[in-house]
Amino acid sequence: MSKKIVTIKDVARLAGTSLGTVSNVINGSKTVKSENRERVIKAMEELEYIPNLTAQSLKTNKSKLIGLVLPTITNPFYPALAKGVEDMANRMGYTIILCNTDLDCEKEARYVEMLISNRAAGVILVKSSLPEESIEKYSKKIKITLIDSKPNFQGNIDLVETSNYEGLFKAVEYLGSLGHTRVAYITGNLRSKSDVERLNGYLQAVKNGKFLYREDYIKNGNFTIDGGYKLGSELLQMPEPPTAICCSNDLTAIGVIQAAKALNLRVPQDVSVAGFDDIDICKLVMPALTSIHQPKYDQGEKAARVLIEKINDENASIARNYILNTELKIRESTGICPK
Amino acid sequence: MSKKIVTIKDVARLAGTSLGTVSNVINGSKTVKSENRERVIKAMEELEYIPNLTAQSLKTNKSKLIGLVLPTITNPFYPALAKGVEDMANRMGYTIILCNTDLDCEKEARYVEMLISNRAAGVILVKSSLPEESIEKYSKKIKITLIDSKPNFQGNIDLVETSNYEGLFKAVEYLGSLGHTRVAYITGNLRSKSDVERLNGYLQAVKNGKFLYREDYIKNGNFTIDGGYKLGSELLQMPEPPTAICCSNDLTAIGVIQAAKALNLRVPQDVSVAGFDDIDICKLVMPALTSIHQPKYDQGEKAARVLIEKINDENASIARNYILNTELKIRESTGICPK
DNA sequence: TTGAAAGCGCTAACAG
DNA sequence: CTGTTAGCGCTTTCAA
Repeated sequence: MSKKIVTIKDVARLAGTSLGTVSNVINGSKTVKSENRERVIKAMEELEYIPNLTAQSLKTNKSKLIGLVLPTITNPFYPALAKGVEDMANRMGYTIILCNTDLDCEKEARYVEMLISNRAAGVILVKSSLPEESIEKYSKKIKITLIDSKPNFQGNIDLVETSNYEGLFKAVEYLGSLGHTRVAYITGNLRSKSDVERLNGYLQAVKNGKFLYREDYIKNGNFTIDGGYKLGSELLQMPEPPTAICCSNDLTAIGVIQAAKALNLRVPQDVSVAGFDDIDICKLVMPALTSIHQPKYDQGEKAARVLIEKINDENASIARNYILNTELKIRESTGICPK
Repeated sequence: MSKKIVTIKDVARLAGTSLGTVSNVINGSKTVKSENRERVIKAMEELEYIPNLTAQSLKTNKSKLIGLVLPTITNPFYPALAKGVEDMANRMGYTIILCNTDLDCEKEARYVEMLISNRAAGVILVKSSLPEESIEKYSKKIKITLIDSKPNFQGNIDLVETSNYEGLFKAVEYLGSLGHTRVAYITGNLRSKSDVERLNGYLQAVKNGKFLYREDYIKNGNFTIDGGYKLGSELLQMPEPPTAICCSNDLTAIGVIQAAKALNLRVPQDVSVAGFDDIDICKLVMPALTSIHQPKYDQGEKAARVLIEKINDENASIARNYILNTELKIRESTGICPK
């Protein structure tokens, strides 16, 4: 199959120089006499030389690979994030290894170890389900940046997140401004920091304002359409149903809208529904979904930049938190409170 | 930062054996006395040894990395495909490097060279925009599997595709069975084989059956919602507009539906619309979109399996074509021909 | 069954 | 400014 592999040695021979000189040309390091540089470059082209990063990496113990570990790329939230990571990494000379954990903790651990094995320079963990100790442990072997961590995560690790609390707070306030007082909330996965903060944003807004606070207006969902459908049905069939339902993500909200339709309720005339994330689908469903926009692409870009800067800066040690802003996108699924 | 790196040497020292023995334990090769095996394993655990695949790869000139090169992961068609690739690769012991080309031919070339540089074992090119010669050239250095190639691609390279021709043929026939005779078609990108075949399927069906064939019922789109909106508007405002519009993908179809709405036409009462791909969004838009289902996940799985089998089988040389079936999913956007 | 040793392709001293 | 050389961590002969 693959024919003779061209190495730096072949290039040196053809160019009539030593290995060292070729290496220097490749790395741009040292000053090489321009005449020699030319000849080396010519030789490389002639031989179609492709450097062996594997050898380079073995020697330098560095690489230009970074891992991106996320729950599953088929969740419509992640492609934009992944693209942000990839674009920034690419711009900074890095390539990404994509790993779907399916929220399986052991699979995630295996992936991180594989990344260490491959001497990846760093890894971005999105909604990691690894125990805190594991993350600490791995961080000794590979640079880590987290996107959305666990509630109360204390590790000394860079973290990129969004203003989840404010996002939900603003959404509830907006519903209040439309006259709603009975606003329900469906959570997603309270083992993630972002979801806890969304819930806190809801609670704070409801308790602060002139809303009716009822425990049974809060349901525990699972970030899926089916979950939204089921819990939406329950909420809407209560004796005193809410007039507005906030959801922890857009898929849940879509499920709620479907439930409302199934119950012959109109959105937003009979009930208002709001989502979170602002995935592309929001604009395409009917009615178009009011949602709290998360800068998914930006998050990916930011995480990649933070990680690579850490990789390049040997003596950076203190970890930082970066919080990106959310923004309420008002569309057709929310309206004036009925009656 | 990263503390002392544990190598096979450290393990050997602790276990009181030689390097070779440790290596043999790791690879499961040779027969190692079980007593020594135990001690090596114990030492590896104690030291938290993580193998250096970089060194392994340098030595063996093999790796467990495969590249996945696709237009852009943010196109809703690709995440499912990528997941299929990843799952199968993972099952077979491989990891994937994700590369978005943004349909930029040079970027694609750079990525493929990077993959060769990293000694990836193989690469899956999805809708490659590389010239045929380049693909041939690269295939000397790295195993390649194509998903959806160029029209008339002749290279001796494994190819995974779907029955695009039959897909569109069946869709048009179905519209015929609903009484439609004026069926339009909007293409996507005729530089890809799949798109050409879809068009051919349309042409054949129209010319075969009792349809009205008109050149101006065929528009050249670009696989986007905006493109669909624009061309849909044009078609629907013709003096003799079509009563049904087939689209080369779902996004285009969604654009057409939006155009119909903007013109106060009802779908499907006034005009039927069908898409291609059957992305998740189809079920969520209103009306739910009739579409030709492509087995995206299966395509990814298949391509990964074919590639890895080629990697493992040294003397496999003849290339094969694998064609996966499409299936018409009838939903709400198509109906009886008006009047 | 094991140990010793060569070397994969490259970088980074170091001496010239 | 250039050539020589010693490894990076691992696999894989080859002897023992």
